[in-house]
Amino acid sequence: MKTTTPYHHGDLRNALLQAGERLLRQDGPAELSLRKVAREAGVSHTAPYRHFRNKRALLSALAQAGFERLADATLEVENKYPDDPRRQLLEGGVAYVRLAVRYPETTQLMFGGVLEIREEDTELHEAGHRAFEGLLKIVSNGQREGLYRDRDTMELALAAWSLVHGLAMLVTAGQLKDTVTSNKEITRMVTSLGELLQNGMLK
Amino acid sequence: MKTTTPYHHGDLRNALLQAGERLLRQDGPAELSLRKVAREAGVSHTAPYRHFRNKRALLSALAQAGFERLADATLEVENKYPDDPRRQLLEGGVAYVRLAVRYPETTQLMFGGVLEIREEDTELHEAGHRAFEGLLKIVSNGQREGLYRDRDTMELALAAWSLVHGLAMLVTAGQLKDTVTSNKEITRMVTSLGELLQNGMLK
DNA sequence: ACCTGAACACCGTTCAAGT
DNA sequence: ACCTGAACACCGTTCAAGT
Repeated sequence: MKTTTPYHHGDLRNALLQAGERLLRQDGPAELSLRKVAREAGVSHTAPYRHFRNKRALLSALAQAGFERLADATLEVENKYPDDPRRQLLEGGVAYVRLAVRYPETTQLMFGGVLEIREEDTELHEAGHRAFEGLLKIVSNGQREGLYRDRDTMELALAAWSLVHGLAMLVTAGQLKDTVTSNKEITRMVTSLGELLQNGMLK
Repeated sequence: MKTTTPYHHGDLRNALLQAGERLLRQDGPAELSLRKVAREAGVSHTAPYRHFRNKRALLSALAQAGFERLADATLEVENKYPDDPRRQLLEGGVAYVRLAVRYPETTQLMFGGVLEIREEDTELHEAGHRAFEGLLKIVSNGQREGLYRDRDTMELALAAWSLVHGLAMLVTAGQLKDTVTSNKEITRMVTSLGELLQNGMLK
């Protein structure tokens, strides 16, 4: 059952993060308890305090991992379609929602208000910043090619981000269960909404 | 300090909801405790169970109030601009984000994953449904006038909802503190993003 | 009907102590 | 350095009891 892995070797921090991810998936962000995480990792309930100042710090590290996945995905998409900023934005959106659907509890942790994001969590903040900068780059790639109407980069980026983020949050909150169900349908929906934002809803 | 209001008269339920709203604003959705709510209302910590099956039921009622505010706002906007569905959609979006900014903790409770939305909470579900139907009506008003491109009503509505919802969630999560600050700026931003969705980002 | 106090199992955090 | 067990103040929920 419980292999006596030598956590004393310094990988307890990682073991705790892994256990945290597992419990986050299982119980959701509101139910996750530090004591359960410790139990799952096979240590006493005070051991985590050697590696995290408090429960908040553990949650913050889990959220950070989520932001890093987001930043990586953005970079990847940019590299995959080097001369097609329109495709970059569309595929970036798809990746964003896919990640949210794959890690709904982490998404809720990142954006849902369970964990208050503070300036002091520099690493968390930086990971988030990196993801946003990837998006800004993709938008300014498009601007350089004269793709978009004459607008502030920030505003164009925020439009794309809001659209995709809104869909992601609605899906993870289970608000769209009647409308959008399968994974395939979600991808189709992001693509379709992306097209609407690019060409407009009006006739 | 504590006026001996006769809660025995049947308004304890309301007093608890009020105390809940107050503590929700003060401490955020994650920190709200049933015992604190009871204390704030001046009753023993077991008294709430006379009116709510459990803590979840209280939170659900608070979220429901939020959905009702949303549904009301949507209806109001529709009546205010009876023959201008384009304006209805734009002002509806502004109202949506305004409500989110005004009640950030309630918004997080409604959509953030602290409270798992279940089918069984029929009243909560209905309030949410009513809000969404208001949006659908506004979109189909526009379709009747031939305003929009030929698309599924649901898809057009979801595009508008996602855009506005995403912005609202980003603002309430404090993710846009560097970019969008004042209340006035938020209104300007919604309007601007709404225009982008209507006419498209592309040249 | 409406409310209480004791009780239980849980939680986050601190601290003195052990290797 | 790294981990533990006892302790404290809190929590959600149940239950017998009081008016």
